[in-house]
Amino acid sequence: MLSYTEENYLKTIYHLSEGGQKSVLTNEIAASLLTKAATVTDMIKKLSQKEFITYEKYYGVNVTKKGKTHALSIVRKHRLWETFLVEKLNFMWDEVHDVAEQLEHIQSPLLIEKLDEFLGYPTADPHGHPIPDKHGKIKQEKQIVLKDAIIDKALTVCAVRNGSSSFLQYLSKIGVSIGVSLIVKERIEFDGSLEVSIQNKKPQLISREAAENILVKE
Amino acid sequence: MLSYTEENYLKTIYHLSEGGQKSVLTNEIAASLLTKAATVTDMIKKLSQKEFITYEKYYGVNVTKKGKTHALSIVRKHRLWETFLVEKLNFMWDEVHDVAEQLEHIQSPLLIEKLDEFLGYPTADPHGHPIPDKHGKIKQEKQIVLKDAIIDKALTVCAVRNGSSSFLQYLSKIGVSIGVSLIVKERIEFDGSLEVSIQNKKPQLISREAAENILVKE
DNA sequence: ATAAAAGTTTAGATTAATCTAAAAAATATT
DNA sequence: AATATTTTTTAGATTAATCTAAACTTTTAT
Repeated sequence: MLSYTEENYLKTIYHLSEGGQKSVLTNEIAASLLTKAATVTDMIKKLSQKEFITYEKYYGVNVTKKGKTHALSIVRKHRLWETFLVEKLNFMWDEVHDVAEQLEHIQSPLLIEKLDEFLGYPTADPHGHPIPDKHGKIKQEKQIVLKDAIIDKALTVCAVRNGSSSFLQYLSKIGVSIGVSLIVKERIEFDGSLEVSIQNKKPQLISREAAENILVKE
Repeated sequence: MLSYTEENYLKTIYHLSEGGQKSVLTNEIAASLLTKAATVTDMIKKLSQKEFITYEKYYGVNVTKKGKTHALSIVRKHRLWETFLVEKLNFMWDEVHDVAEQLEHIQSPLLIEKLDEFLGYPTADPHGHPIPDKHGKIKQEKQIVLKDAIIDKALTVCAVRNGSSSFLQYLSKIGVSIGVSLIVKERIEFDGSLEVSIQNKKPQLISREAAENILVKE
């Protein structure tokens, strides 16, 4: 059984290790959790002692099979709760993160089973992130970063990379949400911004920064 | 802001102080929380320092106005979550307590507002206990302990005093749940057990012990 | 009314999570 | 390659929550 704090460390390490296969460094974890490197060193000793991660002094951390399983169950809970908050309680998609951070630590397998059923076994949360099933399996569809999308091709928004309120509110303002159709009309060489038609309306400019945080499928 | 642990102490002290107007004693709190008197002493010093309770050495504890307000908000959360679990997620009424003990500590006034709305502003939880409104107001109907009920009078079950699984499962078995109609047909002097007709069916015996834990209204 | 019993508090430790400052190791620079 | 810089770890403290054992109050019983 992991404490609330240990779960937060494990989840953070798991997210930092996603994608890349390099070890996760002490300072990256400290930065993510807004804590100090010394604290992180203590915690990773504890987590490696419990075999959720492996740890080589000065070289960083890797998540074990056991650790990944546990991390995925936390991610599953987080995303199911976010879905509940938006679909059932009418939260805005930028209001759910902090509450889900708390709810993800509730210990009750039965609760999660029943919540999943109540929500109709969703496969993605309100930000388009995949929800692992109860065995930890993720149904991942091929996603393209909007920045790299081909010109004049019909696209559908399937996820956002950044869950910050300011970004999500900006997206809402320009009419971008999960499932919306986009067509990139032009790429501005100078600053990497894009002219994009949203739901077939007249094209508008989206900055490179924003386009790096929007994921689409064909 | 109270910690998870402080909230549990405050809630327990509040419940122990309900009904009686006597001070709550250290050992009662320790027994309720399955902890030691020395630990309780430390904690009540902290809570009285924060003015949620008043405390006179060796004579026990009383909940302040501020403490009552906070305790009621925890009780409100607990009972709203229990209602959610039973009404929306199809939990059995004997399965909800432990999960609600965790959920009651989630910090988000918006969440509770929205949950309350989603549930249709319920005034009682699945065990018949009143749910304080957002101002801490409790809609209390006059309740009678079944043991003391008048013979041959039509009654409706409105609450149970004891939330243990074993008791709730027993009640389910004999067909007693909130809202069910009862008529006490006879009181056995010897052991205080009652002959009760449940939903107008043929009377059956209910022990004094059980009858002390069932609340009814006329 | 005094002694015994029961209940409560204090003192001193322990564990988890955190911090700062100093030491050690790895990486980058000249 | 030697030195400087950055990163990480270790050492030593601190706070919250808990415990046991000893000391102190209050209550009960003789």
